Amino acid sequence: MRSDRMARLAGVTVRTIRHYHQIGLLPEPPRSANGYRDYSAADLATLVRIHSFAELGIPLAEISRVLGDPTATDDLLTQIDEQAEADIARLTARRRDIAALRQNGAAPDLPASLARYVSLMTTAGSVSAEGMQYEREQLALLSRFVSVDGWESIARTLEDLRAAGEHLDDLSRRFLALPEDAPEDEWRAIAEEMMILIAPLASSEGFPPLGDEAAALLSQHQKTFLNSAQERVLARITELADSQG
Amino acid sequence: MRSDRMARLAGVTVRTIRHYHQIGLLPEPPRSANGYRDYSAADLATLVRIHSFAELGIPLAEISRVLGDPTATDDLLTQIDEQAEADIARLTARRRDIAALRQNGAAPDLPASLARYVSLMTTAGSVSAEGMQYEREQLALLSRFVSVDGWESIARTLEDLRAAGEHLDDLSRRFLALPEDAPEDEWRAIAEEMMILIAPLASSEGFPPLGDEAAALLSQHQKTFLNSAQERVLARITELADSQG
DNA sequence: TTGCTCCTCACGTCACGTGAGGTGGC
DNA sequence: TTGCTCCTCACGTCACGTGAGGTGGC
Repeated sequence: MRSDRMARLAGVTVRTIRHYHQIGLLPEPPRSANGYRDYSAADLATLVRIHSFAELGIPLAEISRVLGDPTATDDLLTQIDEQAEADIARLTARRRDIAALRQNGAAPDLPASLARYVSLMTTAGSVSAEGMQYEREQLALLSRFVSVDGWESIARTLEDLRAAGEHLDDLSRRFLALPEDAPEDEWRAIAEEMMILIAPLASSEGFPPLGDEAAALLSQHQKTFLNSAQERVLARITELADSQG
Repeated sequence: MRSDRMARLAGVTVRTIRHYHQIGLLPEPPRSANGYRDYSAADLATLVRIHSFAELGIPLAEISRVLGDPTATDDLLTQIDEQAEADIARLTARRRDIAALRQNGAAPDLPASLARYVSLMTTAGSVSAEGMQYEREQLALLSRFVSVDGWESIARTLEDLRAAGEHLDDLSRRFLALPEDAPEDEWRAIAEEMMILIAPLASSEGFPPLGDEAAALLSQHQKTFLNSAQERVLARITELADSQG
């Protein structure tokens, strides 16, 4: 019989058959006068057996070996089963992550395990594109430096502050929108209002301390995004914190 | 910072970073005097975000687009979720098949859905290597031509015959071991004993009829494996069946 | 003469892993 | 001088899919 009938009967494509010829898995059959391959029923049987092995996930490179002794597949099957188990676990976690991201309306550029906290830590309302980019990158860095427990305690504190009527988002927006040439009394006011919010955070037991490496990187990152007025705000906060410390 | 620190902080390999450079996903950072790449904290943040996207299964080719707008991933996530669901189903079926094969001690060159029947349809006891190969290939062909229901009814009939004390395996072994030059009374005897077993099978309602194509292929396959004495047995059975039909 | 089927290269897939071979800093 | 770290090619992975370009049978 010719290629396409053989392929149809075995449930594979013609290209698959030729691939098996190329790698020496299925022997080349004789050719008829016009050069077409002429397969026998035994060839079909071999192809069907190869296909069964392949469907189970046995690598083609192993199949030539086990065609002769199909019972010698125990180790292979164990390995494939373990791999399948691991893949299923990974894919299941992925589906869980996607569901968590959707439920929290979070974007997938942060680990889904933190999806619950992202909206709490993002400034609500109109923020410039650069401001949003800045917050995203800060959160991305924090996601590598702060444990899930740490996020939990930060989020709790922020929720408490919001419940206490603090105007967090308003303050953030004012900070992010602070122009380079803002007058001194404007940026000073922002620094002091921020300090009032940060003080209880910094003294809280649950607040996660950052390692030196993380702190340095976050600070370096801030400097690339913030203008001189915003940097002065942060410097002023450090000053105030040191004098209170 | 240099490549390996960046890789460590982001949880990827150095090669991964360079791959992202190659495909233009992560911009090349400036080089320090010795030619080493010198990354900023912003680069790290971008890499972390890329890694989060990639972990979710978003193709690298799409990530450059969604880095700017991470919320525009809904269609992608839907697609990935569906793919994950399908993959999980496939892998789960694979694990089920492996378990079924093991429980029935069946070899994986036949579909696992038929694992229960294979031992019933294989000749027990000592059979030559060629005989076993022949049976394997016949079963492989049958697996494509007979539905699961068909296998079920064949298996039931064979079980009934065995329960009735028929010496199926003994007869099969004698047939498979029949030498080319077997005397007439020997192969005639085998043909008649087989006919006694086949008669009720052929008349049974549940016995699956093979299409012309399937029957022709199975018969062609038999001829490539059987010697002249064995072929005479089959021819004699056809004769007897026709005269009874 | 026109489709249709078969054929043989040979590149593309996807996200990197893995050497090969070379160079700068302690 | 000897490791160690960084660098740039460039091939390999896995099982085919997908054209490109050509030929024989109705």
